Amino acid sequence: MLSERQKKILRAVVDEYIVNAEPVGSRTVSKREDMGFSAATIRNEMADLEEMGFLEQPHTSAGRIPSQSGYRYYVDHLMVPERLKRSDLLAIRRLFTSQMDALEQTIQQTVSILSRITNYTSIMLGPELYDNKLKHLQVIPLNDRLAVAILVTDTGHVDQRQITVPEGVSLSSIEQTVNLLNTKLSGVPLYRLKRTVYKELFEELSRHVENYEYLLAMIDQMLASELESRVFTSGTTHILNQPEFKDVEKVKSLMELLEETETVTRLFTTRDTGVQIKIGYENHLEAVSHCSIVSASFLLDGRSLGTIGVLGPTRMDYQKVVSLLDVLTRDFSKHLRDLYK
Amino acid sequence: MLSERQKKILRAVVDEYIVNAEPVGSRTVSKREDMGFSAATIRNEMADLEEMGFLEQPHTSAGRIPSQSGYRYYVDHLMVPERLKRSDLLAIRRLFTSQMDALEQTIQQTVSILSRITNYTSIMLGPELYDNKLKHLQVIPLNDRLAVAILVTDTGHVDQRQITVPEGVSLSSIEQTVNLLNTKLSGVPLYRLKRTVYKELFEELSRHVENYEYLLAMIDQMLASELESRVFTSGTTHILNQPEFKDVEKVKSLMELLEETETVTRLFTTRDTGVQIKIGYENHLEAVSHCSIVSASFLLDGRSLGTIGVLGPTRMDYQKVVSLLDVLTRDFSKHLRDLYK
DNA sequence: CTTAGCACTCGAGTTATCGGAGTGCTAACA
DNA sequence: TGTTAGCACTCCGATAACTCGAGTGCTAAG
Repeated sequence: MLSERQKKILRAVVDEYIVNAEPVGSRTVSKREDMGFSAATIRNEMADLEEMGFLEQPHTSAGRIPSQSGYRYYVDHLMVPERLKRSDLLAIRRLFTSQMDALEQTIQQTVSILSRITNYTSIMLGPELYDNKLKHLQVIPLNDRLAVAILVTDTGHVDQRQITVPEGVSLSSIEQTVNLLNTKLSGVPLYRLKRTVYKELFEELSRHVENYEYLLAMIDQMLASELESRVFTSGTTHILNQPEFKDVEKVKSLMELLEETETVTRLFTTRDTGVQIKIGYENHLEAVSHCSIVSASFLLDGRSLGTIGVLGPTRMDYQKVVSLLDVLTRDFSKHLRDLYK
Repeated sequence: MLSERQKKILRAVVDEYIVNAEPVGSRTVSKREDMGFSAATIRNEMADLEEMGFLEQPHTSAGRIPSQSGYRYYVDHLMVPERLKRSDLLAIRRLFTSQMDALEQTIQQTVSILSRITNYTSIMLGPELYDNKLKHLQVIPLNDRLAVAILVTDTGHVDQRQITVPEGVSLSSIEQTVNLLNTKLSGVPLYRLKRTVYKELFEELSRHVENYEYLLAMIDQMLASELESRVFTSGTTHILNQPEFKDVEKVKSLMELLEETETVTRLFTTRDTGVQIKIGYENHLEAVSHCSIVSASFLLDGRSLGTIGVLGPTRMDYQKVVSLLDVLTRDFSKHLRDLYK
């Protein structure tokens, strides 16, 4: 257990280091407002804090920097979510009150504003579609062998796929069948679509079309791409401003990581509600061992629909990011509610 | 006019520098196969080549590196497009002979393979849609006030947009009108769509719907987004491997540039047919003053539909990139032809 | 328990040193 | 006249030596 003074000092060190990215010395700390102890006292305490593992020294006779546990303690017990700037708050509100755009556009704007305010790379996963309900299914022929299949969900998401009709199948028969599917499947959630088709429509279908397997495969494919996670990114270049990324190698490994959808999804997905913070090695990945990821889910009816988050150096402005994400997920959840109800 | 020997030497210097990224000395050149002159002779010639502006010295008593004009001369007169590796050629062929995917997917794969083979960042613009013909227009209502508008072209491109129906307009009237538009406008090229609507359908429309301006505006919006240039990128991180980008600042300015669709479009667009090479300052942009851009258009019926290109350091493997782009644009053009005819 | 004082440490930044690759020039040679 | 060997010279880049100062830990006094 830390004494009040130790907390105060740890807090000061982290705050200072977040701003300046340089080891913090005892003198610097002692000079802060309402600190009220001499450098020597601070030094003793700092030595203790180091022994406890909250601070570390890059080398003897340098100041201290927070260790990973130091950040963890700070994040768990010391920091106070920052009051957002009016202008930032306004910009966010405007995002969601402006005339409703297509969802994808709103998402892109959201991610973009988040990265602009924080100056970190920001990422959004989802929103997940798999309990969206089918609204409309349609095949539009382009020529004898080519057609476009379109799927619309009740939330207005559209997926399309070009299909080549194999020899021996007529486009008209496919159209016919799709029309049937369209009326029968309307309102069925996507995740149940496949099952419904197989179980309830199998018989009927085999009466209607000579080559129904083909159709089923097509629907399968569309669903697969529909349900796979979608990643939106913004502000990738911001990390280049951080002094911890003056080394090109680090930049490279991070950039490469950001291009792997799957890894990004894994890193950012959060099970809990509320803002989640993962610091350094807590991410279990070498490339982000000097990064922190702050993320939060947005909800619809208490269900997590997707995640929005920020990637930055462990020396991150947690106070700002946390309150920002808090507001953003709230507003985005509300936006989704407005949009779909 | 350069003597044969000078050409041979310039060629050797460029070739060597492209591989090693280090100033090339006279000894190195003289030791190359079928050079057959002593270092001293080479030195004299190199001094001349420098005077003519084709080579430069980073400092006295270092080897020579090609100047921008050096590269220009090399590209215009010296290089011999390289025979592609069988495996690369095969990979490309497979791209286009595999079962036809949606165009967007093929594009992404094309760009991706280009960057993988070259190890440079590669980019594709287009394909332009504006002489695509309208195939299908449809509005799918989601609820009382929200709907999705879908536009399909004869090439299978799908654009969709969520629309909010304003007070005082009924969704059914909009659907009705869109049906009318759908039959009347089918087969009209996109770039003539607007004019056609205004000129030929104005009267008819105003009879059918109380609030047709709204619809027109919607179509306008869709077209706008339809016609704006589309940029596909791959292998952004490859530039990080180039020694000329060990400095983070350069990386940053380039990355930021790559995020500006408009600039990228401007840089890569080529008027001419065939492969175009722009070296360093020929791009008229500080951020790419140490880069070369090699790009080529792909054609349908002799018309340029889009561009595919590569961004790398001026010290680029032009011989490889040029022949690669040559094959790629040919094959892609052919693919488009197959797809749409 | 706190703090002033002080010797000590160590890295960052600067300057000095050194080796070697590469040049330009000269003179000899074909 | 063109080519080449030889050689003195240049200059970069890597390495070592040096200095400076911020910051520490320890001690002893308040």
